[in-house]
Amino acid sequence: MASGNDIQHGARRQKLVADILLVLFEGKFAPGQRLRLEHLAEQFEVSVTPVREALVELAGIGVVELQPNRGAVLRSFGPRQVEEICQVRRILECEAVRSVCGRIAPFELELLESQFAELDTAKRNKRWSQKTREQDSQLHELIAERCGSERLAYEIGRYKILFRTLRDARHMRRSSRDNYAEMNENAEHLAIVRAMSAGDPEKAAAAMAYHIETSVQALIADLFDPQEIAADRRESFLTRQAVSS
Amino acid sequence: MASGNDIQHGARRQKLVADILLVLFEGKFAPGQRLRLEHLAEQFEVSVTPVREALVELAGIGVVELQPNRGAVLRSFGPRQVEEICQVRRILECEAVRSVCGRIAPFELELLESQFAELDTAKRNKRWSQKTREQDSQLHELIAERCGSERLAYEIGRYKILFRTLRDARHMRRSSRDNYAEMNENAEHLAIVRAMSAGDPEKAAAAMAYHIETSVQALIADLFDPQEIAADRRESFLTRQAVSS
DNA sequence: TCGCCCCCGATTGTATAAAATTCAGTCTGT
DNA sequence: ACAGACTGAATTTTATACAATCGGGGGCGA
Repeated sequence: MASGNDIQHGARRQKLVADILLVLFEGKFAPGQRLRLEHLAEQFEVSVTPVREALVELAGIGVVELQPNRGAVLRSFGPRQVEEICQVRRILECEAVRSVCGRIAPFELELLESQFAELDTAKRNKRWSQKTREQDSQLHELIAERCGSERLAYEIGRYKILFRTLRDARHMRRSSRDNYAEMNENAEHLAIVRAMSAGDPEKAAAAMAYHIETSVQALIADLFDPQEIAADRRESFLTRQAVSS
Repeated sequence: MASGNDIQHGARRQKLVADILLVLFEGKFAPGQRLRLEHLAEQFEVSVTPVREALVELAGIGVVELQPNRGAVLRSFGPRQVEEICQVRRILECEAVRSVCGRIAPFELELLESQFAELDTAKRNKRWSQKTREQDSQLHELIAERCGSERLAYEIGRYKILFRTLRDARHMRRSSRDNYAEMNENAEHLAIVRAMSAGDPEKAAAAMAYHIETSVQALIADLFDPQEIAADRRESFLTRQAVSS
């Protein structure tokens, strides 16, 4: 209680979840490490009750494992896990974009299309980068909201916090040079919107899948060291390999 | 504290989640109703601490909504919601069965195939029904475990509790006649296994999709009254309809 | 009738204690 | 020396009491 609590009453748990998640994704804890309640409570200057609830929520999104009477242990986190997160996101959003075809008014689609087309040919600077990110969020949220399935939208939203935090952790890492050559995201968005306009669910899903898969590798490359990635890939080769070679 | 606590220390929250979920799925609470902490604590004979955590977990699986400073309110639950749950399950498990092709040893597949084939032509009685359910669980779990993605397996497992509880609620409703003519589940299982044997991911996914979609309608028919279903369908027509008719 | 304010109930967070469980180290009997 | 039981500290889990805060509803006045 030293400094004034700047956060709202009733939002402690959510803030804790975000804070702990960021710390975890920055790699400050080792996989398999136990997260002690009082330790976390002290570190984030709250009592243990909201910490426990935050851990329950973190266990719900599969970041920690809650072992009965033994507390929370951190699940492993590496390139492989980021890939898996993106895999689930791809599955969910592809289905959403399939469902959303025919559910968005043509004039909205035209508006989106012109926005993305304009941004695709605009000059690439910091402002462009920010604008691109904003429109990316808007497109994904629109698709989730209008897909017709409340639960599917919920599940997509559940992954948003994972994604946001990954993006934040990424920015911490590569605060250095912003090479806007990163990718032509807007062209990918455009492909999605045009497929929706054409009312072609499979084409839209394919465009969405491509869009998400493309971003994964860049994300991993920024988040981890090359040696980490190589080590992970070796491990993947051993554990993920098919039995019938 | 009247009777001795028969449940283990450290498993209160999980039991609470299951218990509350069952009560909710039995329709004993109205959608939008607030779930008061002390009320639940008294009803299930525990203190409020584990109840709070259970509500966080229930919010994590999208059954209740946690409104800041206002507590938990029950989300709506009807045929539509059951369909959406099954939709997500289908998405997840179809992807899993796609990935699992080529990851299961041929001898295991042969064993499964013979088991399902045998069960498909066996006499249908109570024993048959139980055996069929067991093998259903085994098949789905095998696919989730071996799909190569720890997170995908986790998400599938997360939906298992929803499914189990739905099945339990179903049994409460139609404790009357067991008409084993319900369906030829084993034939559907057989189709999945054979597609895996053939190493055809898309065929396997299609078989899985068919298997899950088939079970949905029977589940809904048993869980709700015809008038409820009709009312829900009317509502769906209004809210889910595409904009471009 | 409409808007404002205050009060009440409920949730949220804090603090503390007791009970249960894990785990590591020690002790004992053979 | 070693296997197995025992002990005790550390930690989680549950219970309980209490302060702080938020939201809604009722009363009050214009």
